[in-house]
Amino acid sequence: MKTKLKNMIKTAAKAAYKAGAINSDDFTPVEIEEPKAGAHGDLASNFAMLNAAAQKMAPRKIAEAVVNHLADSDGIIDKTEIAGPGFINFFLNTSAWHPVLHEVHAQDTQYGACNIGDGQKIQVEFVSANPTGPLHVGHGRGAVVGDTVATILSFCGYKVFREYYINDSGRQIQTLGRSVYLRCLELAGRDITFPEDCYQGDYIYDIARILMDQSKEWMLGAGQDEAIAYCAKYASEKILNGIKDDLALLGVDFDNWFSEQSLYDSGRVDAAIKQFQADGLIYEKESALWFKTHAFGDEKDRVVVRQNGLTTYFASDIAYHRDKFDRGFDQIIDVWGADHHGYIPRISAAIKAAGKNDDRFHVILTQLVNLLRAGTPVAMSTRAGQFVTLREVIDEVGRDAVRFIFLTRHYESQLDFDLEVAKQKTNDNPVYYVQYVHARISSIFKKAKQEKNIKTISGDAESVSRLSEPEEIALIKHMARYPEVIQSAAQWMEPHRIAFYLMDLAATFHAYYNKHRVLVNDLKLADGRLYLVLAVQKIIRNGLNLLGVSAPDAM
RNA sequence: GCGCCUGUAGCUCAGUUGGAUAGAGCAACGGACUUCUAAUCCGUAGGUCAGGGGUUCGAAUCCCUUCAGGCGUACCA
Repeated sequence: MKTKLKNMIKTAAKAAYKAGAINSDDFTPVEIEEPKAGAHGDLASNFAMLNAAAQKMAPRKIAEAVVNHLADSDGIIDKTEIAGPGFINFFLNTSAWHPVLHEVHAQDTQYGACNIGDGQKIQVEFVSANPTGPLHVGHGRGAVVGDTVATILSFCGYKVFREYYINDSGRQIQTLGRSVYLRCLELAGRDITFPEDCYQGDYIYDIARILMDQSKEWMLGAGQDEAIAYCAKYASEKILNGIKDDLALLGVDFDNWFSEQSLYDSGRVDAAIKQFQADGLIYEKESALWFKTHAFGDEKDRVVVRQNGLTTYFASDIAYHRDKFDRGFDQIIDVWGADHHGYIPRISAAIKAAGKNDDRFHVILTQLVNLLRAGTPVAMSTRAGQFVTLREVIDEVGRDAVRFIFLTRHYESQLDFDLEVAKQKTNDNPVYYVQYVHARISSIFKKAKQEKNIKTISGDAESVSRLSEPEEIALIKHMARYPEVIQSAAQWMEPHRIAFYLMDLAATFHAYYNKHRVLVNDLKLADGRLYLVLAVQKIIRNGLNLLGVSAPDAM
């Protein structure tokens, strides 16, 4: 509808120029928007104001000229008004909106899809939590946001690849092994002191118990280094499997689980360092190796190999991001917790240093999640090992609600996640509000079939033309907006736009449902209304699918 | 100190990338179920868009500044 009007304005402006009614044929692109106030029409354009300077004319004069040259070949415009400083307001026929319904039905599951990705290969890396402990709600947010962004991008023409980067090498894995080993000794009755920098959580005991059951003799007999290495390997695999289970429970799946250790094993970290050294981008100072990130916009240079000869996390990250580009991705997206934001400049720097444009690298930072229960904060101390795991939250609240809550805020704002609120099946918890629309419509169709013996819907010209109630037109107008919501969600990588759209559409539907009956005795009207609500249901289903939330037929 | 994020109704949050009279849910108050699911709807009330300057036809939105909260500022990850 908007594009239709845009074209009409463009041609009208050209015609006005030819007729000498305006001074220039150099126009800014036409913008159309939906006025908030109904009195300002169905759609409006600020075309005249934007072009006032170039035309050297008063906006209202320009608007007048454009309106006088409008050619409404399809007869969709009821009337136009020039208002305020120079808005052109369009009031459309109700029949102008009816074709939207046919589009929804014809495109069905593909309604709203677009091709802004144009087949570009895009990698979304997300969660990537260290396999040293269970996931918590913060990881859950990153998981849901990353997964949903990926789904939306793929719906909009990108070839999407989901990846989880496993930090399965280095000091923290070593620490994990040490933690488990010490707990093993403790279980065997040895006198130990458990260091503060070790992992304190109870899950360490759980793993230690399993190891002691399986191979107590070996564990106590083996050399310490050997035993710790074994514990590290066993524990990290065990924890990673738990992470995989938790994510599966959330409906999150990956195309690839990428091992950090594999970068070392295949020599890609060394190769990257050597390459950058050869390029003069890595230098030695105070017996450490430094990367010249400062020259590429970072605050200062960063160490890649420490004095003690060990590589830093940054070193493998350089190799990792280089590898991503080597694998042919046009764009790479990292989803990180906001506490890592300081890391962006150095990764960008490394990418620029490698000769890639850092436009192709984008970081989504999800802000932290405060877990509450009935308004009071739940203690979340990772150090003390006391925290509520993601698994517990999913078990208590349910996957749909968890996902929807994460998706009903912009990921850049902090989020209060209240377990009690999340469990409520009221409008405090809008996932049910949206799902209820789907269930209600299913119920209408069940009734139509069983009690009215209506088996098919024609949606023909006559029945659709009967849709003229304001609430019906409001619904159709709303549905017409869906494709642009999807596109903007993809473009800005902001899934919450879809969640809010769905809540809005749901509200419009519930209002309609309460005011009008679908299964009326007038069969033509009933047919038109069934055609209408089925379209609503399709959009609700499509939208919820994109968000990874189920669309139930009954609640 | 410096950098990033945030600040909108009592609470939780939107706000179409600069548009007209700033919106929704919850909470409060008053209404609507013999009719397709009341997990719903209708109405009332609620605002110095943190404060102050600026940019222009027009600012919650852009720029500067002050304040408040969070996070980050390692040869940790």
